[in-house]
Amino acid sequence: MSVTLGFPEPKTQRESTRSSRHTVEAARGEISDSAVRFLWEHAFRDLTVNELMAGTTLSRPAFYQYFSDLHELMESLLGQVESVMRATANPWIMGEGEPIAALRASLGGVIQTSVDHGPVLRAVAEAAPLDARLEAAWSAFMGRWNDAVCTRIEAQQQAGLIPEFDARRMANALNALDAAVLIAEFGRQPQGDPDAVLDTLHAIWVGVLYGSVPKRLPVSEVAQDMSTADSTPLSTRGDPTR
Amino acid sequence: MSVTLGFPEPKTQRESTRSSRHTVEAARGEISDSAVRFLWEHAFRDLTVNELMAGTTLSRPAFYQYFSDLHELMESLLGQVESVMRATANPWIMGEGEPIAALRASLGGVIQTSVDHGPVLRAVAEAAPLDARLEAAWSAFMGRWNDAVCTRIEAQQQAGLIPEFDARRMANALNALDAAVLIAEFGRQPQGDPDAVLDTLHAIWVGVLYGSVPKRLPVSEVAQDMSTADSTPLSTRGDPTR
DNA sequence: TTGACATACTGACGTCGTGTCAGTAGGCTG
DNA sequence: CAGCCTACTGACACGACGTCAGTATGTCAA
Repeated sequence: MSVTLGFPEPKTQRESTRSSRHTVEAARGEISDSAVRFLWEHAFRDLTVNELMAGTTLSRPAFYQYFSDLHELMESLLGQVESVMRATANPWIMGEGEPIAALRASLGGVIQTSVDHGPVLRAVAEAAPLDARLEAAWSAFMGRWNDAVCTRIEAQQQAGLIPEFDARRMANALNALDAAVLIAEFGRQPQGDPDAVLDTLHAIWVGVLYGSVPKRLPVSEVAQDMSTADSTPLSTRGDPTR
Repeated sequence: MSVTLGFPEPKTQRESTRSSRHTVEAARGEISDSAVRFLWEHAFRDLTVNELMAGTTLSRPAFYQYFSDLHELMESLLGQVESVMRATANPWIMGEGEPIAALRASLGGVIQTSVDHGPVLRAVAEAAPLDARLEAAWSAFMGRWNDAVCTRIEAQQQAGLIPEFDARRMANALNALDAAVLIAEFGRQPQGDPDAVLDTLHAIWVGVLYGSVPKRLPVSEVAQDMSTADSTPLSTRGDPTR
């Protein structure tokens, strides 16, 4: 009905086994697409199973064959976004190159992911408090970021690059900051300005961790080509003409 | 039934006018108390009008005489917390005394308010995305903080105390950080450690705004007696034995 | 081709929470 | 005590959810 793009039901039936109308894979994909499309245009509070399935070839009860409820669907979407986002944050997390430039590259990557999938992240963040299981998933998601950042901070503290504060708590705070800013800036249309957000977040991280403002550093060395960031869309983007 | 403390229905009927059972004031107060009590023990997602009114002497439909829905109730609670919180943030906001010490005092005040009313703040933050009106109220609440902080930053930028970055965006980011951290730390029981949170937030604000870590400053001058902070409870605290 | 099985799928139902309204009861006024 | 006013409630309709028995559709065996 309103499928806008991409894979027109390959129907490969990889193992030639049972499958009458949809592959489980395909059905979940179609439902996910509908959800993503919806969330680019509306808030999570307006997403009902009715509305969601109206955007697919299936009817409402079919939804419950693939997801136990809307929250589990959101959990699935979160997982997809996370895998994309993690990859883009590697430079600083992995300690590649000069720290302040690597930090800027990582923040840029995370920002790019937010530009591509902001509404999904926003929806997950909004839905999380409504369901214990999704809340745990969101908490775990943030926890993995906290662990990674905390590890990096501690490593650089030992190297004398970062002052001696409570690394765990600082990591939590900085990640919470990122999440709040990114969701506010890119969680709904019209989205904010990625470059301005990058400057702000970079200034904060650098100011806190390295005790200086980034502008004191050679810009030429800090600037990174953001177009190299992975911007593979999670799913079909919402049709703006809808 | 379970009212634990304070004003036992003064029944002053200030103007001796109409009032059969409750003053409007008293009824709204009783309902608010029940909500606050509930939110100290449970998440907003578990708060229903049924549950809420079971904690009062009234029945469910009576709720709708005093509030249009749960979201309006939350908006009312937010207003009460805001007035308390604003007062405690005065030192740095108003530019009283040495900036870094004033900042610590203001952060301390905000933290104290969060300790006293964290669950209410958490509930409002969680409920905001579910209702357009409450979302606007929350947004306005954060906006007033942003305005105040932004003004202060710009003033100190002109005085050469703070580097030249986008003040508005930075204020938004720092306030979003505070909100996220405070709600995470004090929004549910068991609450976090106020002193550790103060250290962390202070380190971030100082690192970002004044380009240094607070420990470089004389501690004796920074330390402030937190017991002077206004800790008047918003309402009856939840009974821990419940 | 046909029968028979497996399963993707759906119409219809029961449940729960919401918001409303007509009607009642409790207190005030003259 | 008559009358009124309004705080208050029982009962209803609505909407969304989650489920289940039953149907439709595709696959395999003979």
